[in-house]
Amino acid sequence: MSWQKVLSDKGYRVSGPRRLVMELLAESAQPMTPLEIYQVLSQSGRALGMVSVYRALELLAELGLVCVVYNPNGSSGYVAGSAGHHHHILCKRCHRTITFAGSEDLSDLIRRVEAETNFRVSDHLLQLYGICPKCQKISADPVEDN
Amino acid sequence: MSWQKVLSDKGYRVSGPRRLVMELLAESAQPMTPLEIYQVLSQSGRALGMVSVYRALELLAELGLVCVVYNPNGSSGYVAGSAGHHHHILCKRCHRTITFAGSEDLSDLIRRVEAETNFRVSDHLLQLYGICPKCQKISADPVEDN
DNA sequence: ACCTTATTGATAATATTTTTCATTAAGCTT
DNA sequence: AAGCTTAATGAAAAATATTATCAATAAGGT
Repeated sequence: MSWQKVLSDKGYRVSGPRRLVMELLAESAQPMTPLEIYQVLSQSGRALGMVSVYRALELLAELGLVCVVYNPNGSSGYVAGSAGHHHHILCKRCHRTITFAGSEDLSDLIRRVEAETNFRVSDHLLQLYGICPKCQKISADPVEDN
Repeated sequence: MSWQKVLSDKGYRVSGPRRLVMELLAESAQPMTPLEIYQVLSQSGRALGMVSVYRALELLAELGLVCVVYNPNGSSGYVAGSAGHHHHILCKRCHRTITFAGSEDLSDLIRRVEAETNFRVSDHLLQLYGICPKCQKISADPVEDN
């Protein structure tokens, strides 16, 4: 289902700022912060308010159309979200982020932890960090911003 | 190894603010934000500057003595960190957070994702969310702040 | 008890996020 | 296609959060 349809089915309008933010994130290989999104869009002529970026992200995240991802250093950013249960893997060097399908791989772990802790687990956050194929080729530049 | 020893072995001093922050987090069942830490400590007479809280957290996190955990809603906080590879499980109702040992449970998943994506995975972020034993008993209060 | 210097804390400077509210435009209804 | 209704925007201000500066303090060695 298209993101436009998700919005309108929920009674939200497909407005200019929402479209700009959504399309920019869909094109971007890297997670972006609200400020980065604002700057890129502003500079490319598409004027919109910083506030709208925040509001668009908030709504799109709530609807699952974008996701927050966390960098190992603690900073975070937004990426366009695909449907269904999935997780993200981030390149520590270039920050390229892609999605991988969630699976049952965690169920053993979750069962174990439930038994150990008596928590009842309903949800989880999983992200992998590593080096993407492109950066593996570009041998060893010391880009220390992981 | 005690956190005091970790600090001094690295050439850092075991100062008042660092002790206060570390001990508070060690006692707390819930993750705390810098502001919360500052407020609790200030109100209990132990005066220290907000700035020192930030600096202490930054250093303690760098040394692995405290960890950042993420709430499902996007907010984050600090918890005292145990040694070794571990993850956290958070109660969505009361925010109680405990640690569970990391294991090899993810290795199959990681291998699969490496094969699928050609990333080389070196690290990961994993947190579980659920309901803690205490909150399971307190049947169903609708505390909608997950 | 003294010295050296890492660390603190008050203040100021930045940066980030949220609120407010008059104006604009999305999308339904003719 | 023009008009209407109201969700959504954007500019500005307010509120929060974080970082930088630097003189004063205190941790830990001698």
